[in-house]
Amino acid sequence: MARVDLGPMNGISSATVTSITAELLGQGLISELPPETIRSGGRGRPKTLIQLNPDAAFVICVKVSINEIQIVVGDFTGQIRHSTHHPLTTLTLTQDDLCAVLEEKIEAIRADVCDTFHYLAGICLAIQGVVSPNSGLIIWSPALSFRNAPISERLTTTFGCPVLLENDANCIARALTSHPEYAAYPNLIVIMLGYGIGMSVLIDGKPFLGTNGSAAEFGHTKYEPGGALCACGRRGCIEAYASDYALYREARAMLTLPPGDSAHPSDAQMQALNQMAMEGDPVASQIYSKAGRALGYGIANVLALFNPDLVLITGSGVRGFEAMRPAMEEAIDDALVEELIGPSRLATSPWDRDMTFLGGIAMTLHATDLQTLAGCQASA
Amino acid sequence: MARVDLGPMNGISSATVTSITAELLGQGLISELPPETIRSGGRGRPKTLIQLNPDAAFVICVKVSINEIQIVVGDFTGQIRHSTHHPLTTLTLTQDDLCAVLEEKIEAIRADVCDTFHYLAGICLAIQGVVSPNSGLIIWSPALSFRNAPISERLTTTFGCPVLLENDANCIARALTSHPEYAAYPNLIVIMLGYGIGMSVLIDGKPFLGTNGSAAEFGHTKYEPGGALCACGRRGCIEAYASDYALYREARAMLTLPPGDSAHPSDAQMQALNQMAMEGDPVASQIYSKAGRALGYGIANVLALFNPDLVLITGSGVRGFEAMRPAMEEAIDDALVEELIGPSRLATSPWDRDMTFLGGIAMTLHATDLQTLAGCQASA
DNA sequence: GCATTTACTTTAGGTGATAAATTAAAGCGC
DNA sequence: GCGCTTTAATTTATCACCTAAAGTAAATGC
Repeated sequence: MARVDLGPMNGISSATVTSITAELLGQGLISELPPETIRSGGRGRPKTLIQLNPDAAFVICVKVSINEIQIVVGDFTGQIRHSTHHPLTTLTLTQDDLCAVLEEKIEAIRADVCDTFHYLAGICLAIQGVVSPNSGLIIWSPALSFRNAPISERLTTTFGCPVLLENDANCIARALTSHPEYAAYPNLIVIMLGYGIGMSVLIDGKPFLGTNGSAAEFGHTKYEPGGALCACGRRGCIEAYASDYALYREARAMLTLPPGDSAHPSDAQMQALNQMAMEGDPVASQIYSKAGRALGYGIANVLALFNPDLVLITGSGVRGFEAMRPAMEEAIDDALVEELIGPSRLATSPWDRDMTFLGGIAMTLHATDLQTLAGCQASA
Repeated sequence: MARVDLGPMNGISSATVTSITAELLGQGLISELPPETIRSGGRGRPKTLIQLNPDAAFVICVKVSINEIQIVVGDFTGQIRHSTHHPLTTLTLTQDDLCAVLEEKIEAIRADVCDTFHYLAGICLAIQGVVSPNSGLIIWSPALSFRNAPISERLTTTFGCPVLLENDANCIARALTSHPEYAAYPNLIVIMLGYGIGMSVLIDGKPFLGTNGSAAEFGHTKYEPGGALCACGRRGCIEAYASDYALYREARAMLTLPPGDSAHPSDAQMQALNQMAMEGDPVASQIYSKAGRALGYGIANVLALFNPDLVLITGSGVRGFEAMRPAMEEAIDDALVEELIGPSRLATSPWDRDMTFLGGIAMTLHATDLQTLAGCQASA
């Protein structure tokens, strides 16, 4: 990226670009690329490209899921540089146990990479469930048995850096916005199909959190009052029809599938079931159609209430989505007149496990105060 | 309001307050109150109170509803100063007809009040249905038979002032935020019960519009797929159970009610029906309970998706709300676990026909560019 | 009547962005 | 090869905006 392009892009004058980049260069946060990297082609003085200095700072992003925590290191450009995972029976942990484990694992990583990087810009905790980013509280998570845990406070004092607590769905949505194909849509809704059903709503590119972080609980909106039993304890939620556990619950009574815990179907089990539905097995197809119908009516409500540019469907369950699609589209058309569907488009996005981390790292870097970073940079 | 209080309130220094107020005083936009209006009580130099000059500018707010247009004049402090209404068969109008009528009526009002006021700050068009405030398009309205009409453009050129096109529900929500009781809730949802069912979502105090203005169509979210027929043409919408026309449709088959057009119940008819339900008539009560149940499941979805501070129920239909409430509360509890209801509260607000105007005027004044206003002020 | 309190204004200066002028580094044409 | 043109980046002088601190104004209380 050249200085001359940064001005118009950010609505500032070239003089301001010069002064800002000069300061950042002095602080070591950005660096100039050698001039031969670009063959201008045209006349005139060639552009001097500048880039973020990847080693200027790093972010540690931790994903807590059921029976596993994963920790990755991201550099200042947002790339993943290091990744580890640790099996752990998360549901038996107390709040203190979790903090202790996180502190130990994060410290080990930090010590390991502190030669490469100058500064720990922040820690991101990505977790399923209801979290309150502002107050740093884990209100509720399916991976944990305790509630209302002030988790980020303790990590902030231990590591002396900002700790960002985020819902994993919001991280994934944030990762998708860096994708040029979706960057043009300021009002984006991402629905994640998987063991449960998650959603993230981006309004003007920013995650919409609601008052205490439990907005966008699409999985627990209703398809039919008094309907199928959901993991939340209530009946008729969309999740009780279209999530992995719901699909598998329906299927295991009627089909021969790989053995295992039916309440927590394994990846192999879900793959087998998906395959059957995609290949046209009548029982499996019917189960997926029913799921698609529930999903469709749920999405119709989302379209009516949010009127987004785009609804993006992703998550591990997206591999079975094509078996749900016809019933889903039928349900949406049945539910809404054209005016209410409006310009909203529906698309799928392939699933990638690293997206949570890429989004979490991006959000942490975005929240980083350059002043503080520059200060620590100088003192290092 | 005294200068000394304005600084801390807006995060600026007292010196800045002085310079800004001096400029506004010079422009005649604000004025000082005579010192005897306040008996300080304490020691020290007494505060000099300043106020907006009510006659500095005015706003014309037009509400287009089925078979009627209403026009009010609001002063610079947001008060209603003048109000007229004109019967008109809106559904037979062409786009040009409507523009011509609006131009004629607005011009008459403008000529009438231009002695009192210095300047027309803006025109607000409040209308039911889907509008796109940014592009000035009426996408669809139940009061009009044409669609996608670029209405504000023509009025802008005719009157040479900004023309704000707004959904009437957003106006009402905006009016409620000036109410001190609700001003503390940045995430506020207002549901309007009436002939139809409208909703406005305020996120951080600002109306949430979605991509083309058709967000927050709560009335057309689903209660049961394939259920009762809605005015939109589809089945199972919340509106098809809990709106005036839905209640009346159910009731007229079973109860003796004042005569009239059953598809468009009159105020008297609805009052009679409400009364019966409130007084415990078993058939009417059951109809209202069914409506309450539909409303409750709908609100549960809204709570799960928006996680607001407060859901406020108002509109002309609020007078029958108490007959719906028990079934509604039961439905919400049945639909959502406590964690998802979160801190959201539910309340009703008495209905006042002027709210649309008060909100429309407030929004128009808020959008007014003081620079422009000051310029016109000076040249007058 | 003089100290005290509170409200408001003036002054002198800092900050951050900018337009315009200047310098830098390339290609092009003769 | 040498000026001319083009494009990029920097420097400079200035402007717009806000503020801290000092000063002025207008009341009360002893």
